Amino acid sequence: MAADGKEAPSKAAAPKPAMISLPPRSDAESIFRGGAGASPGPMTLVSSFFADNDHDSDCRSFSQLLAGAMASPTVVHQGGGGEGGGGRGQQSMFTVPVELSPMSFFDSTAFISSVPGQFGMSHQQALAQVTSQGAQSHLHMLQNEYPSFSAAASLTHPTDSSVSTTPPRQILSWNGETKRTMNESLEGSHSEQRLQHPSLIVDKPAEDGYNWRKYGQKQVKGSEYPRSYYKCTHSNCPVKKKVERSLDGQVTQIIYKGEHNHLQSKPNKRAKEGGTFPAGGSADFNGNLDMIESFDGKLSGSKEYTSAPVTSGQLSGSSDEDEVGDAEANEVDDNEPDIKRRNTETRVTDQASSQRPVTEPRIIVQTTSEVDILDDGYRWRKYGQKVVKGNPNPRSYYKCTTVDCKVRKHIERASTDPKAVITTYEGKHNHDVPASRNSSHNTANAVSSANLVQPKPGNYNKYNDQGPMSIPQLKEENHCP
DNA sequence: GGGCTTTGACCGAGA
DNA sequence: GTCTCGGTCAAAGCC
Repeated sequence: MAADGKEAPSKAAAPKPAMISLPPRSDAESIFRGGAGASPGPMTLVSSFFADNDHDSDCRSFSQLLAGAMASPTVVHQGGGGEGGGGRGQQSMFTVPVELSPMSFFDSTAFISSVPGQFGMSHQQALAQVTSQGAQSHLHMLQNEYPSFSAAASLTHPTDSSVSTTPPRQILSWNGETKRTMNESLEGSHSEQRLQHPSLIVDKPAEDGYNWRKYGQKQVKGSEYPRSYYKCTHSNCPVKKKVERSLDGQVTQIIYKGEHNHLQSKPNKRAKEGGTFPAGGSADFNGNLDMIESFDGKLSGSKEYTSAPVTSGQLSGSSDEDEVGDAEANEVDDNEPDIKRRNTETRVTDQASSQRPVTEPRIIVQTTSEVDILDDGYRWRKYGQKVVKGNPNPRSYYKCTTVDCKVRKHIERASTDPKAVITTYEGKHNHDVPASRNSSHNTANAVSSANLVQPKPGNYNKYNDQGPMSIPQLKEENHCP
């Protein structure tokens, strides 16, 4: 019987606006230099800056914050010392739309370039363009925003060209408008950047260079989609991943667990989902993520980390995680230990289809109490809780109490800081915010005043006309105390 | 024939 | 103690 044994299931009234501060640059740089350091995933990164909130009161642009997040040296890592330290009295909330995770920044530009017209080409082709452009442009953006980043980036990608030449991950967005908005949000005014539903279409999860064997599938209660369980087929490799797909086959979420104790498999025979990328693809395929992954690898050391949902980009083509570090694997000697894959749990959530009435998984990372998290104006009923292996803090499941409303909310806490959580919304509310809560909602959700723009009735976009939850938005405001 | 997928059953943890 | 649910097992079948 499996040596791995059964795995434990993985798993407000906001008084004042959150203040997200940028970690000292030295930290950022250290990330990339930190030898066997920890490898914070998006979530980790985001969380990390909350931990520093109290230390830095400077107003930062969203880009800076993100850059900081990326550079921030860990927070959520198993067995780690309590670096998190978030929520020291002050509530900090940061809503990270699926497409806006740190990793996604490398792809945001892709949104712009992969617009209409791309439908005339294959996903692979479109993605190839999109990805390479996105990665490169984001790299530049980050470099401009955060000088130290360039150095960091260069560690994994000696040259930009290495990035641009990287084969694409499968990344598709709904349309140009979305991408445009995304772009504006990222590169536009720093005073306020709002993401208007940057949704993505992920063709399929994927080929990340590793071989996976599906060992189970379940219809998860809280989800309308079935969840598939995969194991890395490499002998003795403990890595597993959970993939949730919508009925039409679109991946809605991918969660990785464990760390590969081997290098990527060579392109292989079976190019099915979960398999490796067809010849030639595996190695390069991860290039982009590679860069991203490199963060993980370098920073790592964490046994487990949860990343904020990543852009479809990440999901895409490959699914995954794998990407993370794949490129590197390609570049390094095959005999070299893969120090890059330290993360044990990476979550990749994505908007699946532009066609289906979507659920917009949103990630909210905040350092506050669960009570605060729940106080978003809607009424929730806790229907489950699980402790994820490696994370002493439970992940709680909530359902909207309104009849017929199927919106769910999952709250996952950082192992090192119970107050640092990731809230994932699934589904769309088919009703208004309960009247009784409306009044307090405004204040309670100061969360919103900080960064989160809680979707409200009427605030729908053309992609989601059914409810608030369908519109992940991120609003940035530079708050100067 | 090996590797992978499918799928119902089982198990453990939490409520 | 019972129920619910996520995760895993393992037989059967497919490629």
